Order: sequence, then structure tokens, then C-alpha cells
Amino acid sequence: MPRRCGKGPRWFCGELRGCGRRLTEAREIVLGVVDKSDEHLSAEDVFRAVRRVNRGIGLTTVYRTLDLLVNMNLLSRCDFGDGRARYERIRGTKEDHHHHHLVCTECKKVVNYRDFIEEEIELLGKTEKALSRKFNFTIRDHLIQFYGLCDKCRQRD
Amino acid sequence: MPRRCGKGPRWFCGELRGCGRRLTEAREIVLGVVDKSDEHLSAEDVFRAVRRVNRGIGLTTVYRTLDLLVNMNLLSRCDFGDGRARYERIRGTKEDHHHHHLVCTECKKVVNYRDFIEEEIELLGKTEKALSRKFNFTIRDHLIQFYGLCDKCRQRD
DNA sequence: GGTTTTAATGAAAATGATTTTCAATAAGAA
DNA sequence: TTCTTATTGAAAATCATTTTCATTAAAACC
Repeated sequence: MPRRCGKGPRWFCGELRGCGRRLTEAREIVLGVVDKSDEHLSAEDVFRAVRRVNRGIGLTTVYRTLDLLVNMNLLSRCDFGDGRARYERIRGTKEDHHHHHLVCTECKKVVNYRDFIEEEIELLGKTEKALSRKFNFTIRDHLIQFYGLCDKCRQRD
Repeated sequence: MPRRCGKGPRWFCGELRGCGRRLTEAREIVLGVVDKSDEHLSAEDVFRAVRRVNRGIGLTTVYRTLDLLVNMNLLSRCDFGDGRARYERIRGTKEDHHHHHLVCTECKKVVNYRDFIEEEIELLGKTEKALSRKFNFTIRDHLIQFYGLCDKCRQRD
């Protein structure tokens, strides 16, 4: 199904080649779709958008490509507890990108926020240190998420 | 399959009756199993333990009963991101019970902790208030979780 | 105690997101 | 252009959980 190669972002092409991977149309389109969106897209969402560009690309390929992009740290996979993964483009440095999610449990709308990020990082640091020591854990990651009702969904009730 | 009734905890019997529900052996056993354990059990785990007491109880009933107990606020359902729900007995008041999880991504071991709970509650309160105002969300719940490697899994690598 | 109503049950089938299999295709090296 | 093998799509497989439906048994009512 692929056509020609080497169009998409140079760096992307380079990063792929670097690990013996190939640049294909499917990969360009999937990355493009998630990159253009500022929503938190499910695999299905991505699939639908990809199809609008090229009807020949299968859902399986979308899943595989999303996995690949997550492993390349170009996307992050989020879990909002509704049984389907969502994907979000990682922009800038890890520091820039650090944020949390506010999830509407009705319509699944998600807002990214960075409020109190300083205080939070400080508290997390303390907590991580204490937990590492107390329970002999090496902490690698953390998850903070708020759940509630967005404006529209609250009014609808 | 049930036998006689009215043995299990009075209050449990009472709470069930209160909403037109029935006290069955399956429900007693499921509650008993989760109550005795201080692990975070999956439905399968509960099923296996239940079977040791009564081979006639099906997996479907275990799922249904876990749902019921969660709705009755006797259990809480946790999601550690491995695609299966876990269940934990809620003890004492909501205040007493407030804690977070430290999850080993290798062996899935989970530790409950309450360290820095005061500071955390304070920060969460501030954050909740700010987010409510800023994004017009009514916040109902939050999730804080740390991921890492436990002692044993770190050494094994 | 026996009857009756209907909630609860178990087995099997259905669901839904994701993964695997496998033969066909095409990226990119030679 | 040829050749190697990564990538692909379609279909089947997985796996946790839910639904369906006919059967059974709590517990309310004689």
C-alpha cells in the first residue's frame, strides 16, 4: 500500500532508520493524525482519521504503529479507566510536557493542566524518596488524575 | 446452591434486605474472601479462593457479587493498568481508608501508603478548587499512584 | 409447614479492545 | 534491478468482563 518514502519529517525518518525500521506511509499518516489533534485519541479515533487520508490502512496497523510511536517516545499512552487506551503527542522536553489530566466521567472529555505543578513536584519528590526508603521500591513513574463532571454534563443532569 | 441464610454478619444481611436484595451463600463467601485477604485481588483470584470453599459457585456470580459489594461501598475497585480490575476491602471511615498505591510493574505487587497524607490532602484541595474554577469541572474523585520496581524485582534484573 | 414471587445463579454465548498469525507486499540495502 | 526482510491487512485468537436465559432458591406470604 505504501508509495514513496522520505517525505515525512527528516528526524522521524532518521530515528526509524537508526533502529533498522522503515518509514512507511501508514506511519507518517498515523503520526500526522495524532500530531495535528490536541484531543486524547483512542485507537479507533486514529483509525477513522487515518482512513480519511488512505482507506487502505488497517486497524491492526494503526495499533502496531501507535505502539511503535509510544516506544519511540513520540506519543504517550493514557488510561482514563474506560477500558480503551488514548494517545497524546509528546511535545517539547519531558519537563515541558509534564502535566496531569482532568477527566469528565460522563462525556470522557479530558483537560490537561499544570496548575500547582511546582508544589506538586516538590511533594512528589518527598513522597517518592520516603516511599523508596520505606518500602524498598525504585520509583519510575506516577499518575495523578482528577475525575468529575464537565460544565455541560453537570447541567444536563 | 445456597443453603441456609442469616449466618453471615447481621449488618451485611440488614444492608442487603434494606434494598430488596437477598443474602446468599455466594455473597457471604465472596465478602469473606476479600475481607480476610490484605492483597489486592483480581476477580480470578477471588474466584479461586471462593471455589476452595464451594466448588459450585461460578465466575459470573463472582463478578456480579464484586460489583454489588463495590456499589455497597464494602469494596473498592482499583485499576493498576494491567487490564484487570482488583478489589480491596474498605475498612473504617472514608477518612481512615484514604490511601494511595505503590505498584510494582514487574510482579504487580501493591503497597498501600498514607505518607504525607496531610500535605497531599492540602495540595489536592487547592488543586481541586483551582481546577473547578478554571475549567468549570465538578471534581468527584482523584487517583494518585506510583509505579516502580519492588525490592525483589529490582535485584532480579 | 407449604406456596408464591422474583432475585440470584451457572453455563454458554456475546462483547469489545487489543494481539497474533500468516501469506502477500514493499522499503531500502546491495 | 534484485534481494532481504520489515511491514502490512484480513481473519482468527485472546482475555477480561457482560449478557442471556432457563433454572433454582431466598424470604415474604399464607
